Amino acid sequence: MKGKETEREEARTRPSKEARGHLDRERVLATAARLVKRHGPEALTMRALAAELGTAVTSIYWHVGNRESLLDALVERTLADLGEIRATGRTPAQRVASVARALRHQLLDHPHLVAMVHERGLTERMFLPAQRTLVHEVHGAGLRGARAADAVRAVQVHVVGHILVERNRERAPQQHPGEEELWTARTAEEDGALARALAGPHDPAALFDVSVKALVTGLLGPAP
Amino acid sequence: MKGKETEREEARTRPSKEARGHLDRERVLATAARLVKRHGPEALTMRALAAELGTAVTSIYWHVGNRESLLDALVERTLADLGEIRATGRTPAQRVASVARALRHQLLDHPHLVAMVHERGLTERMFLPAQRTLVHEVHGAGLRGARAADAVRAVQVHVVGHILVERNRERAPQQHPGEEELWTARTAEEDGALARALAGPHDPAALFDVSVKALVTGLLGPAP
DNA sequence: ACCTGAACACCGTTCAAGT
DNA sequence: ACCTGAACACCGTTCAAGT
Repeated sequence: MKGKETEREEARTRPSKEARGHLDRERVLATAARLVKRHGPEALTMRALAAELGTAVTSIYWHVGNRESLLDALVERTLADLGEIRATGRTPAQRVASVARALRHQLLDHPHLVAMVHERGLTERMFLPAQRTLVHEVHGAGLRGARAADAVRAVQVHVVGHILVERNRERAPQQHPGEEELWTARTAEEDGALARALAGPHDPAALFDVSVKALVTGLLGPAP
Repeated sequence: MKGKETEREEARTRPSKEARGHLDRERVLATAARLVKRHGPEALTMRALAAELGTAVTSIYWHVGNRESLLDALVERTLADLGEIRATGRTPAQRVASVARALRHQLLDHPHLVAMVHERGLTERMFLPAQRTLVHEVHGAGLRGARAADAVRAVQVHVVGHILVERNRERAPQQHPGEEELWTARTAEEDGALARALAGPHDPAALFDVSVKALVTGLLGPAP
């Protein structure tokens, strides 16, 4: 169901709480990754990590420097594990859109990654692998030079932007006034269906689909 | 050069450091806003704020509750001050795109606002005023019902997403390998112009323009 | 080479005590 | 009604001292 867990297994077989044995960079990173995965990056305090490792807080510093570089290493590792993006579909527009969708799903699989990457200013770097695929597909669509570069970057920004907003929405508190109470047929210029759509629940996947199709259509369409 | 500073002036005429006098919610908020504007929200500690106000740290709590609700109030106030968005241009596509651009500029004028709103999950609320304008313009373009709602939301997400990514890029450290060293004619499938464009400096405004035009074209174009 | 506890300089927040 | 300092429970980090 998760795929490619190879040597991660051995770490999980021995009991985690009291697993002291010897401490090394690998064990620190693995344990930290587990904590982040379960409770989010803000829950990763040096003291909590030390408790989980069964060592003194200060021992961690010897292996990973400090908290900041520990998180850097975690992000680095996750990025390296992401795996390639492949395009599917027949038409150029379909193929470009498929890359965007694949990218989105990859990031949704790592709930905390986007925020951590964002905070570290690594957003660009995160997309370098996918950029090559995008370049290829945009070429396949017949775009060249600066216009091709614009298309690649536009799709990139669109995907990250969408995910950032989407994750944000999930944890957003109920707002007053929110879309629900704001939009009635009267406020929506008598367009009842629009009012219902704006007041109703969000479907991020559907919205992503619509907007990415529109964007790609516009990008690959006739030059201005 | 900055516009609309009315009663803000009086606060600046008296010396800020030692301005004690009586403390009230208004003065706490104003001083906090000044600190955030100058050094960012992370620099707003209760102790620093107390020092600036010339009071004990704990006095602040009586007026604003705690740090979190203080920041909430600041965000609230800034949002309320934003002012309306008006569309310009002749064609429907131009008018919708102009709303997106106006929104972007409004947010760029408040460097810390987007991040603060993002952290608080208020992204949606931030856009409620602009939503009405968007609904009107999308109607003007002939869209109705669910399709109109999709268009409105797609533009919204696009603008915030773009700004989040853009602000992120500004503070991003130099990356290795970055786009500069990755893209040569050889890696770019012999498209030298594309390689130069991807390796060269970013122009966020231009990219925003291109992508928003493409998105709007796609959204207002013939239904799928 | 690795691990430790004590100590430091920060946080936000609570609370009893003042006026 | 408002302001205060002392105290608490957290942080990340440094460092001299241990083995």
